[in-house]
Amino acid sequence: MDYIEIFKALSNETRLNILNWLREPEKNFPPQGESLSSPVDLKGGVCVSSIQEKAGASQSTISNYLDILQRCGLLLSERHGKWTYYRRNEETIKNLSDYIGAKL
Amino acid sequence: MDYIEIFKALSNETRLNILNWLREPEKNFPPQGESLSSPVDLKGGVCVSSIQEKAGASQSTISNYLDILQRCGLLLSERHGKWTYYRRNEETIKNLSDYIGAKL
DNA sequence: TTGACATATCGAAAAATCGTGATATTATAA
DNA sequence: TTATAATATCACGATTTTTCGATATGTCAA
Repeated sequence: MDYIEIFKALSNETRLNILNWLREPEKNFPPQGESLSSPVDLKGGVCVSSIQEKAGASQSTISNYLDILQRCGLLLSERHGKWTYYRRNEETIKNLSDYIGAKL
Repeated sequence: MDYIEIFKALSNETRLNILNWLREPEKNFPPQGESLSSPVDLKGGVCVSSIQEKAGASQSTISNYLDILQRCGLLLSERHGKWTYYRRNEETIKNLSDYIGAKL
């Protein structure tokens, strides 16, 4: 658990937003377009393009952000077909909360 | 409460160490030199030079670090004579802990 | 197999951060 | 008032981060 890397990952407004949005995926990523099927799937995971659209940054930037959040353990990712679904890693977040409450 | 600035401040090992050391000032900054008087004073505040010596970075670096930690609210400072005493701002730290536990 | 789509990676320019030594400021003591 | 000590600020080069467009990779459907 590399807290420095975690704090670096949290030092960016868009990345903080992504973490917050993923607390309630169905609310923050509602169905869109013709099909009206929800982009939320696989234990609350959301695909990159949905997050990109909401965040309003470029595709490569968001892909990079999600990678940063995943490498430090704040997000989990799972690829299914063309899509990579990202969701929160509550275990790390709980651990971080405990660290700040007790040891920071 | 600017969480981005707080996380930036926490994204550095030495600054994290300083925050940790200041949890127990008497333990981490014991009396030294001839006089054997404690450098800890004023509600657990510790002066810059004591922190600098323990951290092992340059004076300007540590002064800058303490300023960063103070500007985002993690530390409080009080000048008395030649010395500036820094101590933890438990209010901000508690607030941060609550934020991470409930809203992150 | 080819075309189209979703995502990842690459390369680069701009901006921010890091850490330092030099210098300025402030306060005390002689 | 002057020397000295503690701290703050400045200027700088080095490194890292940011963000992007371009391109590569992987996957499915026709």
